[in-house]
Amino acid sequence: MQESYNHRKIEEKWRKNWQKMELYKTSGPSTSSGQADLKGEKEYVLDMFPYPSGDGLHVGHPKGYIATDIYSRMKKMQGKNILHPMGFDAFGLPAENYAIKNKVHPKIAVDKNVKKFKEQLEKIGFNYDWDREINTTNPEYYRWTQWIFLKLLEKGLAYESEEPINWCPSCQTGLANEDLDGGKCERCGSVIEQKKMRQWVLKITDYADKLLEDLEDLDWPEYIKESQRNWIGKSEGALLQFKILNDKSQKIEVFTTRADTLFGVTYLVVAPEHELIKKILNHELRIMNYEEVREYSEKTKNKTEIERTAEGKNPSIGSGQAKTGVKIEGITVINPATGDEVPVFVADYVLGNYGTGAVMAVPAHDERDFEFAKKYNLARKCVIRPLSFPKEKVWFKNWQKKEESYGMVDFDKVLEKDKDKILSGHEWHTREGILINSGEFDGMESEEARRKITKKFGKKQVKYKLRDWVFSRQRYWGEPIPVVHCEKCGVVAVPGKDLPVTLPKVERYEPTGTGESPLANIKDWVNTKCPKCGGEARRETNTMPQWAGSSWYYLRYIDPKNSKKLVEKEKEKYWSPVDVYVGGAEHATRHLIYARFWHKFLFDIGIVNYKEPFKKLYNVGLILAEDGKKMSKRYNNVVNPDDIVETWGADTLRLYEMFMGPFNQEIAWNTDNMIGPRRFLEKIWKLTLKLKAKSLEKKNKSFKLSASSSQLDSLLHKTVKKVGEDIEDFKFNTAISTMMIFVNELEKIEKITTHKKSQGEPLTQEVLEKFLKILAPFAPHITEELWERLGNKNSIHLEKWPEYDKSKIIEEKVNIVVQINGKIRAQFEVEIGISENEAKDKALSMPEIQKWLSSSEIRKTIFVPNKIINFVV
RNA sequence: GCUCGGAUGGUGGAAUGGUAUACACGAAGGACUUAAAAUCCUUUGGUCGCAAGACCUUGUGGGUUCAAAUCCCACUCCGAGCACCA
Repeated sequence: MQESYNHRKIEEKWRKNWQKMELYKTSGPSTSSGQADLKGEKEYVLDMFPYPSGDGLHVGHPKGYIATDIYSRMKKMQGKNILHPMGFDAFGLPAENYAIKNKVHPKIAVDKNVKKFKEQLEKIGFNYDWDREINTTNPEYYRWTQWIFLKLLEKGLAYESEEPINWCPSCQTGLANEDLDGGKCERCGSVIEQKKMRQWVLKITDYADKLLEDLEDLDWPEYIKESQRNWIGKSEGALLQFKILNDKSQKIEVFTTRADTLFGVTYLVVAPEHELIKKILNHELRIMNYEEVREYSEKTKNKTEIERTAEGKNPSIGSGQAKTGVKIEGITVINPATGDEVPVFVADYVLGNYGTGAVMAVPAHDERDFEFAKKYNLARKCVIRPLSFPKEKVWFKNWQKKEESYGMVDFDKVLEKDKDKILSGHEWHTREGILINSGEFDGMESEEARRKITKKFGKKQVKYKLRDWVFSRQRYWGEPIPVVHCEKCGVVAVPGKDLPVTLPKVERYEPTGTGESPLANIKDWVNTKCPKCGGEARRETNTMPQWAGSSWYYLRYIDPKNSKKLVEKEKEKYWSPVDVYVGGAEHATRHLIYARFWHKFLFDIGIVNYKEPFKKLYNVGLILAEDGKKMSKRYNNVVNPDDIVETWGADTLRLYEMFMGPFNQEIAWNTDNMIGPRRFLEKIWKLTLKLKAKSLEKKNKSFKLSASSSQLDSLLHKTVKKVGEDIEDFKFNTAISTMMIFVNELEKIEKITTHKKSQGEPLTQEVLEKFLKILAPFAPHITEELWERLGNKNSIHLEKWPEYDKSKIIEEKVNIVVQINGKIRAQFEVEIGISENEAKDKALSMPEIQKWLSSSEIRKTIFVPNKIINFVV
């Protein structure tokens, strides 16, 4: 009776042994002794560290960790020094809300959760070096988060602002733009309000260009790069000034990317928040319809940008929103190009906080302006002739007939004549083209005209959608912002030697709702001495946002215990940058932008050696629950990895998660399918034990491959090649199926030879051991056990990754497919390298082919060496 | 609305111009068993056919090519991101 595969026994045994052996201590230069041996090739493989929630892990969490584990194990076997650490991002609202609910200090909850997470991770057999574990809530860690903040402050990149910010009425804290999801709080779903309050802001916009440019060289998924580009939202345009008719000292400045349409401006629009409106309401500027304007601005004032956006998302409205606005009677501006008098409107389709808060409206060449103009019956003036015309648009077809007179077309006439057609066809277009009705610029192409018009009437200007990072939270559970407010000296940084500024114990964690954090109530803590003058001072009571600690954590892993420096320069130089970074796509415009920003800042002040923190990024696709929904306590559909490990084993879980489908694809969990990978491991188990039994029988006799199994040898080399390449590319599903094919073949050959008692051994220990090595990163426990049983003393995970022999991969025989008109009619097997003529003769001699060719004549023959011969008849 | 992905058996998926459906699950039949589980063997895209075989098939419709899941054009549906950014 053969011993059965007992995953519980094996996995527990090796977990303990590996710990004793210190198998996963980061090799080489990482030793905490500081005696760094910065030699050899390195590979820094990083997972996005988890937030240790009270619910523990579900089976979706480890998917990315399994991938990096496999990848780093292979790299280690290939002789690289590996840094593969893990830690916890534990500041933030959930721990705090838990604390409020259960009246325990968040730290206690966090420690408990971390312990649980670690236990769960441990069971899956990861190769993390836990000596390097970090925790963002550890004062020894956040000392350096605070230190970076002080550096930002020192360099003028952190400032206090009183501008209105996003305020979540439920979480009772300010939020950054990145924390919103369509006008709602990303965390709790409440509709965001705008609130004016003092807060700390980081000048991420100073890095907008660098963040944009350096995306080019990153080996990241294209869509992540694209969403960062969108988020940064750079646009190059012009600032143009429109003087006010009755008071030439006053002007309205607009931002436009289409200066080439300046001659087509028929009105101006300002946002309700615009300076001009403030002046009107203050009676600094007199207008005829004061009441109407006041009413409109009042009505729209409370509608924040966010709310308007949220309304815009209403599908019943479709693209954009029905536009409203009021003409400001009594104010007229002058088009700087034409000298025309132009009316001014106030309308909330113009955003107050983008550009100058005012736009020039060109209804003939802008969809939104067109919509507004149509509603309020405003003039249109066409100034761009498109370079090409869509065939189906009536208006342009008529136009096209008058090709010669383009530049001189009288648009009013055209409009009159073709009124019906215009109404049913195109009334405006936004494409670039050739200028018309634009005086000296007539005949120029848009690009040239834009340049020249900008130069003559205004100046170049670059704008971004990216906003500075609102960095204050009015909550307890975050890093204290390390500054004090002194009546005499103003804002004073806490000196570096006094860091960290630790969180004090409080009785109540509830937010105050007043815009002050709960810390404000701790008098002992708040009242302090000014480091500069020694006088009375108050500590800053705002804390940092959730994203602060994760914006630089990958650096701390390099030198986690250094209390003197953020990171030792030599070590940083060796290990940076992160070679492979794996995590969820939801961080595209949050963590991944913030971390890049901080990294670039740290580069500029000489702390790091590389411009970008993460060289290569892979996205892990979400694992959904069996019902196709997100795995969540709320739906009661969570699968706990502990249960799976208990029933099926960690190795089976690892294989299953990698075998489910492409790594970056979202996919539903299905416990029934666990059986496949499990059977695969059992086959290997049985085969190995069988081999071992045989070798005991034969004692010292050496084994040789039987003639029939040179094919097996070739398959082994192919398998080694394919598996290595697939791991490199994160194509774990096909790596596993390749190994399954190999094992199926092994089994088949083993069975045949057992029955036939043929000479030689098809399955030698050498073949099997090579295979176990490539399987080892996927299934570390079972391979280690079998490796030991085959008589090996050292860990399989310290073995060298097998090399493959190119010459053995080449097949000796190939199947040639015979096609007639591209349809497969026959095939034959021949030695590799058959010539076209030989193949043709062979194919034509086949009865199946003759049958098809008897009544027709071959017009052409296509031969693809070693693959196909196709006859065209 | 814009941008980017995607659509392949009963299911997850493989194949990126050259044998479509690898690998796995499920299903059906058989062996072993008192029985069941496990295991092993066989079959498994569809239609017609006793069979040999023929024809059809990668969301739909066109096209390029000796040859298309793969390239091009149009469309349908699904997913993600952005969303009045001038």
